[in-house]
Amino acid sequence: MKSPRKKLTEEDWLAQALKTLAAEGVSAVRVERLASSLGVTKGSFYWHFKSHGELLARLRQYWADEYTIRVDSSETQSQPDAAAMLLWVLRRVTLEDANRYDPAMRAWGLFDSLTAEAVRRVDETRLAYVTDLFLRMGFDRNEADLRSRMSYYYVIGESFAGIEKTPEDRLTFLDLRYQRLIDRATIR
Amino acid sequence: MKSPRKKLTEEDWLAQALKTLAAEGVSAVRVERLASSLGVTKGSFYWHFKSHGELLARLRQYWADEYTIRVDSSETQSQPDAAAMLLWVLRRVTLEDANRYDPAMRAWGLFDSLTAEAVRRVDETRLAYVTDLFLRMGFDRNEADLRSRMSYYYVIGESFAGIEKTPEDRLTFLDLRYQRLIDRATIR
DNA sequence: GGCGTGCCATACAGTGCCGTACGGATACAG
DNA sequence: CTGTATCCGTACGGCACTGTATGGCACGCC
Repeated sequence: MKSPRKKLTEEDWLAQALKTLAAEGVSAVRVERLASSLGVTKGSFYWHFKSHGELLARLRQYWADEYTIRVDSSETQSQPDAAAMLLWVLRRVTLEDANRYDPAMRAWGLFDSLTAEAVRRVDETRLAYVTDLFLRMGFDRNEADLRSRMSYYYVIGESFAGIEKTPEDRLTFLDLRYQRLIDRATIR
Repeated sequence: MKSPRKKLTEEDWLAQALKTLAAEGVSAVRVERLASSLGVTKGSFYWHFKSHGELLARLRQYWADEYTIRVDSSETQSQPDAAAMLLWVLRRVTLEDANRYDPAMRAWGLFDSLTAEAVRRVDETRLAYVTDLFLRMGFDRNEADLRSRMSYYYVIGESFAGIEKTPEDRLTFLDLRYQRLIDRATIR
């Protein structure tokens, strides 16, 4: 990575760390590699960060801040009702390549309790949002819990096991899946 | 790990490696750590294996052999019909703590193409099995594909994001989910 | 124009790990 | 008893990485 020879900020390091995390996993997020990628030496790193551990701690927070709040962005409010919002959100997370960060964080969180806690909180926030959509569709608490999990866990599973499928395939399946998720033929 | 002071076999190393992989990730599967866990030194390791890379290659195969074939075990054949088999399989993978190996393999496979390929083949085999169950229930190809993915991806997602839930909770949700999966009220 | 402060380079110590070379022990065959 | 194959210990070289110490350079401020 050629450097524009500009002074680096803490966020430059975090962005590069997140990029490396997504591409090669947390084991590749190392001081000297990031420095090399940014065109500097680790002398720079240890001025911005106290230690390697502090970088990882900031990285967890950096990801959580970046990818939790945005779910409730203004665009979702433009949808007519809860069902349309659900479809909009599902389409978004199905296509969005930016959620390539999610699997990397989950892989990291499998063996790092602090990361697991960060991921857990993000999942809780997102799941609560989707559950609320189903509640607003008129489903009761149990149904909303079930269906939001059926919505969310599928996305996670697909991100790990559905890599071979093209975005078009995923969208086709999504429409069918959406019909099953909002269907109320067999309730009660 | 106390050693029974018995000579080690290649499988002893693989078992310990898989155990370590599941507990701490592939970055903890290292020659000297495994040796220490087994109560020997790495002099032993390099007699059984050519290199660290060969251990990882064998480990991938070891996992694939262990956890793909068993899906088609004799017990499933004792179920009366395809729907009962599905429920039986879902209950099994929901409770089985042994599929703690799966997330570790997926986390590894995210950044290792050889492992990704091994996991992909296992997924393909399992998914084909579940799809066949839905076909035998009378669903057409599209429906069977959709519903098998809804079955399988949920399990994967739950293994990453549903850790906080107790086995009882998971079983309760499973029964409800099972009803949705085999329901045919809205088809055609 | 001197000067301090922010940002980075360089050099070095320390550690964990891989891989190799070789030597030692144990069991078993003849 | 002697030799041989199997299995493991020990010692060493080399590398990649963390963290520290210290020096240098540019820029803004009076």
